[in-house]
Amino acid sequence: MELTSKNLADLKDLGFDTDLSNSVLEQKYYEMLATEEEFLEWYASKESPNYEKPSFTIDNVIFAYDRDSKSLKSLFIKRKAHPFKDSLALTGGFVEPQENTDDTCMREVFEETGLKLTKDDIEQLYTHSTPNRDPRGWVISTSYLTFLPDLPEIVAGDDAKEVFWSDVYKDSDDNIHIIQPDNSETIISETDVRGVKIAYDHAEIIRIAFKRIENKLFYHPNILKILGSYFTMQEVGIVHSKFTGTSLENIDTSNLRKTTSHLLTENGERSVGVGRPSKTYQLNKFNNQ
Amino acid sequence: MELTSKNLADLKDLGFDTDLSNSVLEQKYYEMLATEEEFLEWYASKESPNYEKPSFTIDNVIFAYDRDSKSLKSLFIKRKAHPFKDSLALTGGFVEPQENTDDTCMREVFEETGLKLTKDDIEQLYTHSTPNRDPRGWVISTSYLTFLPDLPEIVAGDDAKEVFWSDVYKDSDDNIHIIQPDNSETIISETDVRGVKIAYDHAEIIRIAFKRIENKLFYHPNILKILGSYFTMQEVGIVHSKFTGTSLENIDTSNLRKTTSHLLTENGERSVGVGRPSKTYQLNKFNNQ
DNA sequence: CGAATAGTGTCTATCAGACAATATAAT
DNA sequence: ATTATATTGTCTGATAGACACTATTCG
Repeated sequence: MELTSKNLADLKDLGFDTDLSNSVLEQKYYEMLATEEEFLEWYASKESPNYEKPSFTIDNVIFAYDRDSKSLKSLFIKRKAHPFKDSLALTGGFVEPQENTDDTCMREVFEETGLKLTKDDIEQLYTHSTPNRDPRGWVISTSYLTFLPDLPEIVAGDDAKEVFWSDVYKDSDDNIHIIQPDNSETIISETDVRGVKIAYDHAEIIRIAFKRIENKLFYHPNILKILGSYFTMQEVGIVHSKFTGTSLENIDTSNLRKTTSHLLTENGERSVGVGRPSKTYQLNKFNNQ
Repeated sequence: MELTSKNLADLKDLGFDTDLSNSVLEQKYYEMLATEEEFLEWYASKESPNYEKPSFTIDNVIFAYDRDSKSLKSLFIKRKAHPFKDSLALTGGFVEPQENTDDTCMREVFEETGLKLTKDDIEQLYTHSTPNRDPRGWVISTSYLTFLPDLPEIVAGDDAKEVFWSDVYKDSDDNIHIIQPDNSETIISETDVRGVKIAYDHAEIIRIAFKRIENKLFYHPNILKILGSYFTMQEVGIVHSKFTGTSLENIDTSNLRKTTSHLLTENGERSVGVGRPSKTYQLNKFNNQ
């Protein structure tokens, strides 16, 4: 657009030398004298300089509980294509325009498992931006924790990946174990990763996930969502043991009841087999974050 | 490249119909039969499809402590250009390629204040990706908490913004107050923002920042870094009062000493004026995150 | 010495952890 | 009845919070 002499005078009042190039003066006019609507219209119309931008993805640490085997499960893929061919990886995907990362997380879970989640079932974990974390280029990723209230069957994905539930737990030496359906194992320690390789920085993400969940066990134990709407105190203990590395025998259910009672509400009982039936509980609502 | 007949046979073994287009077969060859090095070389050579990508920035909630006025300070800019002309905003900037967000955060602090920080002085807060959080387009931002051990003078920035320290605190009704040097005020409550307008979603970021710091006061009180290497128990109390909304008179220094002693180490004493001199403390090292 | 400020000590109610006792159900 | 499992109760040591007391410095 052509600046009027009044525009130029106004710009001079603001301290801009009218010797400046036309494009600079035009920018200043729209930034500082025009209305916000006019500015945005002008901004959209000009071709924007092409700064390099990152690809943006989410990585999802999905937890579920298998009542039959009393085990904690996490969803993994085995990569069948480069990069990181034959490595274990977390599920995830690209964030699309007009979508926030929460939406991306829930969409990806739906695509893998067919489950429609709410924001209460997911939790942002961390944003990973180490250069070269993806050998293909600049990719920044926000990781998520997802708590599924069941152990769903997985909807078959495309042929470049194989999706499956793996057993996961922390042992008493703070090593995180991941055991795939074929019994091959990965062990993540403080310093290294042994066994089946893990793609990208996903071992680090898993480590952060375990730490975060452990920190929130007595505070905002969203992890208990994996136990569904009716769970027993024993099951709470099992989940605790998976994240603290304490063996189940060393967890005193009597004390656990005292320390978690303010987070739970009794809602029935369930006969577990031999012995006195368990009371069941549900997780209280609390403000997330 | 031209696939050899051996390549085609190998692809057929993997279950790919050799009727597929040449480009698909080439991709499958590099993804699944070539080495990872060959794959990456091929990947870099082909022109990548131009998915839309977001701009990626960091927003920085910078805290400092002013010993003279015993007040908590936070760094703000007043925007002099659209969008959000005349609104208050957090400092921040674009993440550059070959830089992780921690580096961006520290670089931006250096540019504003001349201070070179370490990773111990900063903490990732949250990643904000609501569509249209920036009216100019798709911008995702990771927010940071930064704890400055002094109240530095601000290095003059460019003319589109004015940078200054503002008083900040939470009151007993959980409203966050931001008081600019000209005494104009912004009040962020659970439900709305009153007073001087705040740009983008920065009010939300500030709210999350206060909540996070309050949650970590008795656990990982990185916020105490703003008190430097020698601080008194009174000063710990002042910082607590700013984030909990408890008035200073209602904080029992005797009890505060008990509840924070495991986080601090005594390192000297300081005469504060009339009265018995204060012991001074420093913050213990602990594993971040 | 008195006022101001800061540190130390004491009492109590609460609670986490260890462990013992009781309740319920299957065989 | 015996065994397995779960819940309830008791004892104790630790500690957060309320409050009183002692210590140090200034004028």
